[in-house]
Amino acid sequence: MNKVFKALADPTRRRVLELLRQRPMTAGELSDQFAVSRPTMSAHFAVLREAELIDAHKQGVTITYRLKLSVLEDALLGFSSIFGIGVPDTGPAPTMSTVPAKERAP
Amino acid sequence: MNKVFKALADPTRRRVLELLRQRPMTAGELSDQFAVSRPTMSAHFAVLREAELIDAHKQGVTITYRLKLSVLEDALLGFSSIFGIGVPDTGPAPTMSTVPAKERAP
DNA sequence: TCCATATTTAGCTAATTATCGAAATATGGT
DNA sequence: ACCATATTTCGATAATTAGCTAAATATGGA
Repeated sequence: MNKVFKALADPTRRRVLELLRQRPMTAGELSDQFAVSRPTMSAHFAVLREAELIDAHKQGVTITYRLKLSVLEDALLGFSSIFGIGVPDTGPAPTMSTVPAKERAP
Repeated sequence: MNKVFKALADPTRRRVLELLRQRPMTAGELSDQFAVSRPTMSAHFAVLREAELIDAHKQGVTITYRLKLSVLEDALLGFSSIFGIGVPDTGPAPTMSTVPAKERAP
């Protein structure tokens, strides 16, 4: 949870997630959208991967990154629900530590 | 928007917001909940205020901080909507005025 | 095997951040 | 006027972060 919010604190990383929302993209494709060097982008990818907001798979020499929407969703909904944001106020107020990972349909 | 996410990146600040969800509290009251010095807490308050996530008003020698829920709400819902993360809109979203600081006598 | 390509790792610097103790400021009470 | 209290500001430091270039790694093709 903390790693997710840390990852979201940087606008470049938020934009990466936004791009990946449309479709999985390679590291190079993503890097082309930003005015920073590839090593810098690589570091951003590492932060997002560490937070499990994206995952990577290698096909030959390229690496394709994909958004793990469920992780983002869990963090945002979990945090929002603490404040009663966006959800009807049913039951006791959850805290950050008691908010369980949301069950996802298979 | 960026300032809000930067503010949310720190767990102490997230916890402050969570405490303020229940009721407005003074700087001292809030500081007592954490194992860091008062100057450090004061700096956290400044970051939250800069992001407009809280506001302050002074009564005598004490300063009471209050959550500005609508700002948090706008940021979270705004960002979530980019990803189509469904916050089921059942009825009006809660605002500051619907989450009173203190329960009034019926 | 050698070369080009995609990406990461290494090593560095500059900027930002979290933290502290000490001092300053503001207020209310005696 | 003086003192105690609540809080912030100041000044310093250590840790983290974002950024760079150069070098390393891995893969596929000629």
